[in-house]
Amino acid sequence: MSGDAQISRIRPGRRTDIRRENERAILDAAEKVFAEAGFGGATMQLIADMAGLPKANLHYYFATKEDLYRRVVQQIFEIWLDAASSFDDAPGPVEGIGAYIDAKMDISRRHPHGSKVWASEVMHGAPVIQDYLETTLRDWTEGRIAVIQRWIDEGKMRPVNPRHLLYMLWATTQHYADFSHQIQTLNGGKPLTDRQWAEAKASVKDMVLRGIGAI
Amino acid sequence: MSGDAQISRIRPGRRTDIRRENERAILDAAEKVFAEAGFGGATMQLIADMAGLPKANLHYYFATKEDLYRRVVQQIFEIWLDAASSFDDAPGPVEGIGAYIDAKMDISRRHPHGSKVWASEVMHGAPVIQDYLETTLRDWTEGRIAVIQRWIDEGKMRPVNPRHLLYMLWATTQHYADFSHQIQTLNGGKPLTDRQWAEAKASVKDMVLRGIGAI
DNA sequence: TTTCATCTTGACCATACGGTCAGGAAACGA
DNA sequence: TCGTTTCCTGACCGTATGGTCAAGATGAAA
Repeated sequence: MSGDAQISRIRPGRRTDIRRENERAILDAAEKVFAEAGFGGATMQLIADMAGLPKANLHYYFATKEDLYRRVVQQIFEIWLDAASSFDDAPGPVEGIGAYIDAKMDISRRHPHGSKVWASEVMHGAPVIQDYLETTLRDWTEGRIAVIQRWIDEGKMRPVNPRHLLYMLWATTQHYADFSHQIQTLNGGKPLTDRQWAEAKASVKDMVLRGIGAI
Repeated sequence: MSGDAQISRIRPGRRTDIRRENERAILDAAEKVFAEAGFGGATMQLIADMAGLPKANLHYYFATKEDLYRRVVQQIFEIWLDAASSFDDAPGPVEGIGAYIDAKMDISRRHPHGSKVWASEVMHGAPVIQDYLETTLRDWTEGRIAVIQRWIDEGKMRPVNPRHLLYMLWATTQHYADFSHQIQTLNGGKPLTDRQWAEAKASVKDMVLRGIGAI
């Protein structure tokens, strides 16, 4: 666990805000702790300390550790899906896939913890979000495959396998979040700068879009 | 945890073999349990059951859970490094990177558990193998960047950023191991067939090698 | 056969963890 | 001001886990 202090948290007076703010603080702390320690390694005490609340208070807002974890994972899943809109209403792969890579790379930078929790959940067999994989994600995937196939049919890109293209997009963009520690180590121990993030985005877009013959 | 039975284990009579076989059975079981449950979620009892040995016997061969985990991670790291040889002695990117993708994809298929343990270790900040990242992996990376740069200088591929190319190779190939559960779900719940694995390898090689202008 | 090192294992222990609860404090509406 | 709901929290509990240990079984060397 890193040595940084607890999540910033304000203490509003209004009743409804109390609940909202405390749940927010707990979810933020939980996301970070679950990402850094895994579900099994995370403890309610650690999350409580980072949220700046006594442990018993967590159980007032979230019945069990599993409930809290489920909420964290669902939250991440929705962020993933929001990035999907980049695909829609795009005239071709350069705009659609280019925007999707931009969006996913931004998420990797802004929500690295969430991405790790998602990766960990899937690696452990998706015990909590298996139904999401089988419904929402599958539908989303089929829809995008159809879009990509249409672009191929229209001659806007080479006839690559759309499914493996999607896997490459997910893998490459999420790698910058999930393996951020390794990347930072190979970057002299320093986090990527704004310029380096821009370079990463440009490199990924360049290699992918050329790889599929869109440019 | 999946419901499959314990790791196959033979019971040799010879003294030296006893140690070797038991360590092998324990390491195999540990790799699987650590991959499926994470370090914190794994229990020595679970590993012992899967190895077909009493828990106390694990502690005879491996002093602590950390020791056992460290051995598992080191084992995986060496497998990664062996695949590096694909890069060496290649006349150009088509052969070198093509062979590297082949090797990494084969590892993803044959050692999915190891890949997951590695991913989990890095995601949690590499508490056990940080020194490997800073020495062996960094050196290896710098060496391959130099090779790629040479290929670029010789006009054998486009001038892409070699570092981000390596990240894309790692991300894409390891995705098929780390996210195998998600891939299987999106494949109708069935593991990829031989034919599908071949298709995956071909797709990755095609997109990457075209992306870097090697073909 | 005897001796010795290696291997095996059930029983046990201290600790840490998720979760509970009762009693009090604070906010809100009337 | 008063009553009610919501929020807060220290103290506590049962369980599961990593690890220990001492006594016994087994194989190899003499």
